Amino acid sequence: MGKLGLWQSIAEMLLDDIGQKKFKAGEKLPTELMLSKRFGVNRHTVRRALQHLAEKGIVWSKRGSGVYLKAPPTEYPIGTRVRFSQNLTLDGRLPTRKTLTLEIRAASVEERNALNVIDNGEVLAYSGISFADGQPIALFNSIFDPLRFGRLIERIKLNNSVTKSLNDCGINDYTRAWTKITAHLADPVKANHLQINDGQPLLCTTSLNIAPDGTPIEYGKTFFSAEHVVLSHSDDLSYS
Amino acid sequence: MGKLGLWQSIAEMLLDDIGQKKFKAGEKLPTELMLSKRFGVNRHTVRRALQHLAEKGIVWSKRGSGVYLKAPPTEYPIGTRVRFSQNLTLDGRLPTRKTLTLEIRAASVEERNALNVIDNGEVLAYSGISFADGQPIALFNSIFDPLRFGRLIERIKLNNSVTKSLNDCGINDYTRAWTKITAHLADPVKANHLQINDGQPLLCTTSLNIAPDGTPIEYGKTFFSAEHVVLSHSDDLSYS
DNA sequence: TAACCGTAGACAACTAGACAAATCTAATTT
DNA sequence: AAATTAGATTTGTCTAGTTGTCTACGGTTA
Repeated sequence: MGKLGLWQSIAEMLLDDIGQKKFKAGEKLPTELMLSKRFGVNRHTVRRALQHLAEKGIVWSKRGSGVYLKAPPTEYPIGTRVRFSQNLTLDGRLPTRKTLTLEIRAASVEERNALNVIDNGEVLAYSGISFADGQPIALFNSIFDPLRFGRLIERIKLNNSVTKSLNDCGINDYTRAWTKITAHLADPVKANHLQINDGQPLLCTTSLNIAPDGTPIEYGKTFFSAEHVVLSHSDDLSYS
Repeated sequence: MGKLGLWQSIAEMLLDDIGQKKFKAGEKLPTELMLSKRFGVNRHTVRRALQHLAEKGIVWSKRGSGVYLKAPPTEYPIGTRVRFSQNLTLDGRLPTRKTLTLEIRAASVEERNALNVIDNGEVLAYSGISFADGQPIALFNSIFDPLRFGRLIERIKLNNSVTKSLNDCGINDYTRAWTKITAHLADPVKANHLQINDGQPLLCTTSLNIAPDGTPIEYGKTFFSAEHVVLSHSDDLSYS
């Protein structure tokens, strides 16, 4: 029975409150000042407790704004058929997206190699943030052939769904040719987008989607917040 | 009757100062550093003297803050009519309260059983600290039916008196149906609120107040500092 | 010698306050 | 209606002061 420090018991009480669903996922906790009054301690002691919860990946604090409860990690399937909305809906989450860029721009060497059909040197780039139940879980970056999918820009603006927009461009099916998985550290910009701390780990998938005839369609690079996402892979049976 | 140790004579000198009312109740004593210089001894020697006074329940020390003089114990009546303000006023004390939480939140199983009128699953919870002459004597936690007493929140904020606030909600009288008394040990947070040492005993009363028609009104759990409170029970004659 | 008392110092835990940086809110202006 | 601005709020960081805990050391006493 080791003695509990003050901040440790406060951390436990906060965990109790969280366990009793006193705070909703993604919701803001009371401010440090309010908590310090409630527990009758100095703000620094509350901060110590919150820091502990943050290290355990339970809360996330944003300077000037507040401390927020994180949502439990989302399971994200990786297979020959990857569909963002479908994946999350199956996991019981509400999937949403936020567009960051949607434009035609010069291709990088890496992109040119992946989508080898391109002769012009330009690509259609679509990047944004993916959310599950309002919690940002990934930064995606999709590259398309602008000659083949020029109409995609307006379609995506309307649909907010890649699968559906591709369908409007005559692609009624596609599969994932390959996926590479790596890990990186979040830079400040990515961290801010994903609402995690700078330097936290990211799961990065680089992938290529192809049409049934084998022609490349979408070259994508996605950064998943490792705190919020578990990538899972298993053989696809349901679509065979 | 051998010689007095150094720390014992220092303790006696401090007791003299207290007896001569050089320090007010609840007031902070000089720091250990100041006392050690004043008496020309090591800080540890002063600490031993203070420790002795703390064991006798005369002072209370708060880490990082200082050593404080305690107020003498309060007698607190328990009967069919329990009114916080009245009780202490009768004892010649100035009763005050400090609110810690005042909110509508999910009910625990225990609370739901006590106030069986609740169907929604939510309760109005009011918790805080009770003081007598500025000395914290109890942590209270009152549960009300939010459907029936939703207006209570604003009333309590104005009145700072439960009896009066209930009056504003149409309850002009209530009595205590039952009271259960148990004893617990103070966890660090409770100890801090009550200005006692971690692990000190607490008197805990669990009680139900009902309206004249028998409907439950308030389910309360109160932790009294055993050092500062003596619970007393006798038949109510004055109100019959 | 062994036990006890007081000294001495170092570090941890908590308080207290101040200020900076980021954010939020609401009023004002365009 | 949209953008801007100013003030208030909130978290991050820093310095300083106070009590709690631990180890070590020397002198006195049984």
